[in-house]
Amino acid sequence: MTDNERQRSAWSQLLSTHALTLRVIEGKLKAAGQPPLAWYDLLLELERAGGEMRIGDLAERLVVERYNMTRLLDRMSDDGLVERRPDPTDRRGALAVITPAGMARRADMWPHYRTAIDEAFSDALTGVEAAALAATLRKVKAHLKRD
Amino acid sequence: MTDNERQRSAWSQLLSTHALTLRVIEGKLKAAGQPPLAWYDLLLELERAGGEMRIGDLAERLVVERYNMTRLLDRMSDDGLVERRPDPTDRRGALAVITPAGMARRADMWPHYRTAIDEAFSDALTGVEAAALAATLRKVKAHLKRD
DNA sequence: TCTGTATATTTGCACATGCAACAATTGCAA
DNA sequence: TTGCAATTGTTGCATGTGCAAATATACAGA
Repeated sequence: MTDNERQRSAWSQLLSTHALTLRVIEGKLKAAGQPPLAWYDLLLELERAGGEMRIGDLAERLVVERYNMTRLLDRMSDDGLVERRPDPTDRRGALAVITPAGMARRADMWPHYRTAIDEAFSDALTGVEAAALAATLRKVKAHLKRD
Repeated sequence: MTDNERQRSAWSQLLSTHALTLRVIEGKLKAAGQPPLAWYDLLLELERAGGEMRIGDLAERLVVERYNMTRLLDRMSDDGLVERRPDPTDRRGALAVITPAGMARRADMWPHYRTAIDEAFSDALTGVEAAALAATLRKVKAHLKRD
């Protein structure tokens, strides 16, 4: 097997592992009456950023298309979890701002999400393997972003 | 960092690396006027199985919901790449069968797909790293399938 | 300053996906 | 054997996503 073949095989595994794991984890969230994963990620990202972020930055950070971020924010603000606020420094843009209800929702989701992740991975990987996996994936991302 | 934290971090990286890589690779296929990735995977799976497979088995193998497999096959058979045939051994079921045009299309797609994968990964990972990545992901899948 | 070009976000429309229900068929258990 | 639950594949409807165009604003150069 050449190096390229090994890389293609890794890509193939990445695709199917992602699909399978996502199906399991999303299924558990839904069964627990929780919102989709993407909501959690968005709320977490906003909290980490101190509560607000430019919509485009949020889209880039979460690897979501801008127009899909627009609509994700529409749905979440229908639920009162985020608000839009004009950006004072650039009137083209808008800020997505997490609300108190948004912070509460993220906190509610976490134990369900955490349990789902832990069930999917524990006993599958040792800590060392998991750390190596994370590091390797980070290298792939870093390479792609350089282009 | 505990082992569970390492695993959660790996999951987070898996999500974002998947999203980013898929975006890049699908983008290149589309730019080259090629069909989506899922078509390639389906055609390849059929060829590997000797040309035909039960629809449900195909769905399970490709980690796609059954009803989405129904529709994927609809689209691909509109393009003449696959056909449906009743399964002689179980009259509830149906076989998906690859056509000569389907085999030709897969062959056409491969160089584009291959180039896209190679550009995404080469220089990012050594052969050893890629092999370790594939092996680790396989373990995760094996664990999930045990449930 | 004025003009043209680039950027940020949104939207209309087509297409894809999830969910729940349906028809056809199988297989097990009484 | 009969009857009932489980399985296979499909479909209607609601929801989500991709693409291209529209709107508003910023910025760079003449």
